[in-house]
Amino acid sequence: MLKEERQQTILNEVELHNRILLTDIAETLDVSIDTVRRDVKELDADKKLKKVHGGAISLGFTTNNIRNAHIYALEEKTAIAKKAIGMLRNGSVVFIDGGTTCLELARLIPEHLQLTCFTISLQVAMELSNKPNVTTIIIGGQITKESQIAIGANAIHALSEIKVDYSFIGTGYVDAVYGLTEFDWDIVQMKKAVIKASKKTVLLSISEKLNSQHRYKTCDINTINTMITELDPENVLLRPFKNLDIKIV
Amino acid sequence: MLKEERQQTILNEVELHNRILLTDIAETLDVSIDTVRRDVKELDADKKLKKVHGGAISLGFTTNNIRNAHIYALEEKTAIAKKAIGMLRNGSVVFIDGGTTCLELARLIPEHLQLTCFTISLQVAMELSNKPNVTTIIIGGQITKESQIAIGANAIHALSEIKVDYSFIGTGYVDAVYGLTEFDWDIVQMKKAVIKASKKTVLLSISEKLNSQHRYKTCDINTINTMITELDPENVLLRPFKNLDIKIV
DNA sequence: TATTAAACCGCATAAAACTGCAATTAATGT
DNA sequence: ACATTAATTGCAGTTTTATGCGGTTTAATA
Repeated sequence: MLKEERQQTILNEVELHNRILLTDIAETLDVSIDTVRRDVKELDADKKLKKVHGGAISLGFTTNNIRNAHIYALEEKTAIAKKAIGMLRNGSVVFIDGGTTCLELARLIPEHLQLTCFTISLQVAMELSNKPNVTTIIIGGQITKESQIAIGANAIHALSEIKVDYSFIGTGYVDAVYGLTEFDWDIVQMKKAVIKASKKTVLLSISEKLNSQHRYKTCDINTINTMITELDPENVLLRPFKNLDIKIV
Repeated sequence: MLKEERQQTILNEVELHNRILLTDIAETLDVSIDTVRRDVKELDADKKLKKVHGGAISLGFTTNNIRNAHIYALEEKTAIAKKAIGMLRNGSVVFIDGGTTCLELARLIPEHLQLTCFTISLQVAMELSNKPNVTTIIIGGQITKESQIAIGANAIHALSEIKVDYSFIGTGYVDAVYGLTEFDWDIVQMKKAVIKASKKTVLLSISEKLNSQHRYKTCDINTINTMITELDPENVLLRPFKNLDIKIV
């Protein structure tokens, strides 16, 4: 691997995660820690990032909100969120799922857009409540400790009484054959209820999750009406999904 | 975790709460108190915050006038919250209202305490979900933009189906004669529903709110079972409440 | 004034950064 | 194609930094 490629990779990682550890980078790039150190030193001299003890942080780190700092693959998720926002119209009634991609979607909703948003995520609800023209409704239920979303029979019942134009959902794993799958049984039940409660379902997924599966199944892939990734629709990774009845953005 | 991340987290906490305790930060960040002290010292040297005995305060907090400082009245609210926590037992099922005093209560719940907590506040729910032994349930409903709590017919209906041991509620205004009053009609409806849903109602109120009233009435003063203020029970301000059937802490 | 909690100080330890050097690889000239 | 030179990389040893801990001093509080 060329030095320049390596440095570019380091830069990308920093931009993506807002921070990196030298030890992590050395491992993923399979070079010695000293090499990474020298690379980071150069990049720091070129004002491309800020070198700190033990790692490096992006230049905008201190000005950015910390909440952005720990989102993995922020760039990709922002790209996805922007595409999703293009689907929204004044007066739309939508559901927004939990997860960082959907959180990013909530954040990027423009001020002028008039929406009614349902959600099960505390964080998404908080973001939405800052938007002057968005009516936010949270679905009640027991809050999970990991992802801070409402789950349980009560939440599912509440969802059974609504019908939104679009639901924007994330998933743990997605595969053209196995469909949408999750690690967690409760989450699957919630997502099923969400899909039932929506006229059209939009899946937001970074390419990393494509062609992977896990234990519990949410739905078949053709239950999804639109799939949004950060990739170009012609990308080879999306080929397995091409001949299905899904719009790929 | 990188030092810079840690310091950024500290800064965010300070901005959020206006004031932090070094012990709290040390615990949440899982580092020694000395490390936090050194971090805060550096941040103070960089004029990012002001270091005080036992913690740090945001720069804006000191430059703001007394009125602003008083709005938060963190000292008082912390004192109230601590008294309220004394009422909690393992296995208690409680409701926690919105507002800064109740938020403080949620924050100060000790790690070991096993509770089931209902709330209508996004912020309270978020705090609670960080507690390992607390089961958090959020009541669904439309989120208000100012206080980020769930309101509406749906929320009221959800409350009508539960009965908690204690509800800890705040109020806009409280008076021995006029009872609990609010500026906002919707809030009154919510509080009424909360009181109905609880075996015992505990009012948390800083002394500033004593002997004041407003347009809409939540309930009579003797509907409240316990009133907690930061004052000593013998304080002259509490005299009007003395001969009523209320426990004053 | 006594008591408690926080701040401070110095030290020990572990991790990271630096240094010089040898080995390897890439680039260049003949 | 081959030799020479320059650049890059990894390694061992050293220096620096970050962090936690015990003991002491100082500040807050009752």
